[in-house]
Amino acid sequence: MEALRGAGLKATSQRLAILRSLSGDETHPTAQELYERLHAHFPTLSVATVYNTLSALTRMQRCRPIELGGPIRFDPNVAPHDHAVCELCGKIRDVAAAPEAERRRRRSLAGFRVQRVERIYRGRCADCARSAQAARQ
Amino acid sequence: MEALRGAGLKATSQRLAILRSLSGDETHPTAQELYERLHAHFPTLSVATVYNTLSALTRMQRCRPIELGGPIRFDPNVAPHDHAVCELCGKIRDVAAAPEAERRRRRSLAGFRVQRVERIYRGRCADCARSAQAARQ
DNA sequence: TTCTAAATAAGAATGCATCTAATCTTTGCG
DNA sequence: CGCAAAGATTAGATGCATTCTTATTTAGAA
Repeated sequence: MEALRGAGLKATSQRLAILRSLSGDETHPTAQELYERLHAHFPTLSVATVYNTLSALTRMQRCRPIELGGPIRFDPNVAPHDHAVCELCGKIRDVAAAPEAERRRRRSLAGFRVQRVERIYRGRCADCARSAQAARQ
Repeated sequence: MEALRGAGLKATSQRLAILRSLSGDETHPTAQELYERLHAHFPTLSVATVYNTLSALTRMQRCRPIELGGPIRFDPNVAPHDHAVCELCGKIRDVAAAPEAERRRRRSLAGFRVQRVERIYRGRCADCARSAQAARQ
């Protein structure tokens, strides 16, 4: 709330609504999804505002865009962590950041200065693994 | 060449040209880039054919799509490996696959069955790191 | 050579994201 | 409080990347 003002931005109702809707959301929504969700209660909202606000929030470090192929998703969890993506249902889960040992790897890329490492675990979530197995019987 | 026939596909000149242009290419081209490159020598080629062929080649395991944000790129190197992306010039470099120790991590994601792990190293390539430093002086 | 299934070409259609220009709002100030 | 100026919002246009559609062409088998 004052986070916006602190960043020198005006605290508009649109921005507050988007921020409120995203924070605590663990589904990693796309801009479209946020737009649709909010549009019901806020009929004049436009997609451009959603995109603008999301990039402002990203600049302020209040969320982080995640690119996994397909539309960009947004994660309100800005602490370092990785993602697990289900190949079947597409759900995305946060995963604890890789351990320190793994980070040391960044030194080994001769010449290339690694700034951050993204890790994407692709596979099957518990639900889908279960139903795929059920279908096989 | 017979790879196509072996997969039950017709060996058209378009497919051969695309396959030839992609194999050994370390620049990770997009479909558009391949199209433009080939279009000069093959004026009737259409983008749809490039996309179709690339997905056929992907199915045959002769290349692999890499999604890093922006247009999809294609890598003729199908051996397991990771990628380093320069934030400044956008160049993508192949990087040796993470060591075995790191792979064991796939067990630790309760419930989630990891099939593969993608790692993206983001930072600055040697050239850009050098010129950024030069500019700073 | 002829036939058929498969592939290609060209452009339309779709989806995501950004841009544009006109119209509002917030907010600082008198 | 009321105003002005800067900044935000809106709606729609625009720009890419990708997929789809349909008519035409071609590879490869008989």
